Amino acid sequence: MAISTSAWQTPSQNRLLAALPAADFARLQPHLELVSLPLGWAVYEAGGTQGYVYFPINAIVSLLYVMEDGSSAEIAVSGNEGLVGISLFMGGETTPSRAVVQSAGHGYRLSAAVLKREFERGGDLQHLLLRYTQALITQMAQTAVCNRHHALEQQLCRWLLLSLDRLPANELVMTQELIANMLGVRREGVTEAAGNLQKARLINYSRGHITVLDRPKLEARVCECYAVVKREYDRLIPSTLTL
Amino acid sequence: MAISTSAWQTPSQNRLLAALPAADFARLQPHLELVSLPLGWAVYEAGGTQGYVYFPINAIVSLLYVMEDGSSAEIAVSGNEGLVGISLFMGGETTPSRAVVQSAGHGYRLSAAVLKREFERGGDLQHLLLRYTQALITQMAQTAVCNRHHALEQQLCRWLLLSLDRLPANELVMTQELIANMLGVRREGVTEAAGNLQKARLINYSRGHITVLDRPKLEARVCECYAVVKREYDRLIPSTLTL
DNA sequence: GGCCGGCTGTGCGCTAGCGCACACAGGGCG
DNA sequence: CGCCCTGTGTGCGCTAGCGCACAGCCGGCC
Repeated sequence: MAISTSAWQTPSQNRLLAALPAADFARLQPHLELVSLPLGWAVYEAGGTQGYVYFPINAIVSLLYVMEDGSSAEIAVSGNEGLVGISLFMGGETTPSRAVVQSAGHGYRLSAAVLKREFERGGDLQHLLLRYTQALITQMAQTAVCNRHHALEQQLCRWLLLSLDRLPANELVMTQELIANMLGVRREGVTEAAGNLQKARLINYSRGHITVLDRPKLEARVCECYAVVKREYDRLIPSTLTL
Repeated sequence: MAISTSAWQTPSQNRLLAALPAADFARLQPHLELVSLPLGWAVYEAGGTQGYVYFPINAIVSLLYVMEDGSSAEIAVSGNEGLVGISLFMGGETTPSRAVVQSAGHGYRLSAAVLKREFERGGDLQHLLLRYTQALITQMAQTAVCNRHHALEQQLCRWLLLSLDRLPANELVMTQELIANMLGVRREGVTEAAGNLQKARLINYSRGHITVLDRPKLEARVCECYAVVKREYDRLIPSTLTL
């Protein structure tokens, strides 16, 4: 719980960086810069070009699409298991979505030029980034399915679990208003669903601080989407995280 | 309208194959086999391995996720603008989704081994496939957004337009029941929405045959999701289709 | 020509989630 | 200490879409 407060931070706290063979990592290391990812910061804007990719280590970044009328919906979430900015190596340079820091923390950034150069070498780094991208695709696909078929409470469970998997603690700092924006639902809907979870003693909610009390029960209540996504990440990304 | 009935079929009717530089295409050509894609055929199953990728030329293939309770939802659609089987070069080999032929036709298939070999060369072919993948990602993202926020009728319009863009004619052979399965909604809901479009003389519907009468008006009624996706495909994939 | 089966239209009652309005509560700051 | 601002709880009426049941209807096939 208190491990990461001001402890040292190393690139290997990111699952992708940790999974790189030593030689690849060595080439990257001199270019990795530790940066702070403050709450609400837009890592990139829809349609904008990015100078860097970011490898979060204890922050959460949401990919979301903002509609013409201003309402939004989360497409996927990234954290210490991945990176933010896949369009740089996918070749599109930009995407119609937006990436916003949703839980503050730190990450390592890498300039687009270095990333592309390394990606073009092919080999392990390229393969790893592409497998990560495929896992991200699965997450987006399940988001679509979940949005279509599952009840708000189940979606909230999925969202909580996905977020927690990307954080060192079992606490989340996030208002219901923000969660509602992410899920693309009403704030009151989140209040109600969270209230149910609280009554059932699965979580504790207080003015922007969510603590998960009973993770197993939470996993029992979530829809299948969570497991599908998690399984895909575990299958595609080696989890040699140094704990 | 009658052009493609039994006219010759060439790989260049697929936008990806058409966009390949001559040298790359020449290496692929001896391995391309024209195959028929019959209605309802599962190009691949969820979690199954695939021996081939498919480049449709006049068929439509839906990527969908089938839930534990049997209901389903479409994640994305592929046709002559792309290929079916990205997980082969993305490195995951399989995906949790299923690909089903939704409008019969033909396509060229390429063995997984050849595809991977060519992909690993890097260069134009790799870049093209990755840009296609990024466009597909955008489509999935918009599907998620659309599922969350837009009314059934708008989603139907989006679905019709996306499908038509991938077919040579302005007619679609598809029952309302099937469309409902794709969209993950009730059949009666599709009946109602399609009825409205028919009353407004935008389409004509008759026992599994949909004809679009007024495409501009259809485009006026669709939600923004369609345009976002189309723009991304046009931006990322050169459209040097030989017509 | 008549039957039958697949496709489409219609009419319920039901529920989840929306939009709005407002009441309450905790906690930081003067 | 009391104020205000941000976050949370609650109570409406409203609508889209669901689940179910059943009624037409076209077209093919015996």
